Amino acid sequence: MKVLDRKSEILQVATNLITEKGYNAVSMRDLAKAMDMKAASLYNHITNKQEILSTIILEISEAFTNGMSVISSEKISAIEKLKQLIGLHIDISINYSGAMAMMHNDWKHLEGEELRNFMSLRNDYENKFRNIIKDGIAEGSIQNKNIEVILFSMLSTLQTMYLWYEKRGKMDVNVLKTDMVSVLLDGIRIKENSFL
Amino acid sequence: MKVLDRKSEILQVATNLITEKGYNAVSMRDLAKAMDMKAASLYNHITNKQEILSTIILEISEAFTNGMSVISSEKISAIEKLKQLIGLHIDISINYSGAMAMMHNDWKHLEGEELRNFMSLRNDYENKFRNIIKDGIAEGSIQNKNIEVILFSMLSTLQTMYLWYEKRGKMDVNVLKTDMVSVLLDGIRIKENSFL
DNA sequence: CTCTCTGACTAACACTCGTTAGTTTTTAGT
DNA sequence: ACTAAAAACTAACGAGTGTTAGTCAGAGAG
Repeated sequence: MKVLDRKSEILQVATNLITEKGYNAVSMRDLAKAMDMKAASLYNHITNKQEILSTIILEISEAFTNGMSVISSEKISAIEKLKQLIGLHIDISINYSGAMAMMHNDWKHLEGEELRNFMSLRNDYENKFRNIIKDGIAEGSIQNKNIEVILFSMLSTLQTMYLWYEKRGKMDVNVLKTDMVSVLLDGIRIKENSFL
Repeated sequence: MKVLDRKSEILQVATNLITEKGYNAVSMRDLAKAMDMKAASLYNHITNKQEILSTIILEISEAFTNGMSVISSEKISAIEKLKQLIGLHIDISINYSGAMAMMHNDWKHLEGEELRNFMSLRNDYENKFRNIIKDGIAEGSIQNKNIEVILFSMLSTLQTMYLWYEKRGKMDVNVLKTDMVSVLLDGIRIKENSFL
């Protein structure tokens, strides 16, 4: 009974190395050494180095695409959709932080069709996110500020959470979700006389 | 009358290339070709490839360090300090977007003393930022949420602004500042019955 | 026990990398 | 115009790159 086949094992180890040093700085010999084998042997399991990159990045991209697909078609308010998106990002960031790092740092090194594929997924994702915000503005539940500022202030926070979450004492996931929703939706400032 | 000496010119072209492809993916021969010269000739102006990376990253790091030093010692409220920090990030991101990208993506490839130096500057910066937030909570002007969530939701938005600002139609800087302050400090949600 | 795959190995190819040495051309000051 | 410095050049080095070809050991199936 195999717990993890050899290829998945290679992808896992590669994810760790690439997360730490970046795609170009990890050679096939580095990866082989970490797997305790010789570089040539890796090619019994993968066809080339690019495959490592594209497999990992496209897999996590699809996780976001699928999550977004479910959330955006639900019959709930824009605010409720944003809350669910925050939850989606938190869940994925915590469970696949290495792949998150690779998607964030190394997507540039994708090539050809896979690069186009990734950029298309990312574009769709951003557009659906943007549309939810637009709906919220139309509904009157979201401030009518520049939409790109709203979109990317949320997105950049969500997309770089993997960077600090692990290092800051692994806070409870539910506390993280509540505080994240609160900070992203209602900001950080206490208005003076807000109770008057 | 030299407008820009040769070394600065090389650093400028290198910044553009590295911003686009990443430090490891830009070879000295690539850089030389973009400068319309041969790789060996670059060494009349710089001592090695690392120097390019460290010069650019440490220069912009110091810009942030200096800005933070001024702002954090002013006799103004925490909220006012945060507003000024947002302005600082916007100004630097707009004027040095390439260096911002390098600091964000390629600091890992710094080595030895320069790596330690950078990490120390970054640490100091984060600590001062965190202390301003703590002051705000103590003052009663900032929500008492998890401080790391507050800190990094602001920081990650500010640090990745260079990624989208240029591509999204170069909005007016003053509008950007106002909307950014509004979104980061007061969030995006309109509270129902907030006027009652 | 034998056969067949799977997955490891060694060796090597064709390049590319950062960098140095030595030389020649171009530029600027007197 | 002459000279000295600055900045370009050619050629090459040793190390490292992704990848392929060919081989061999061992495990599971009949």
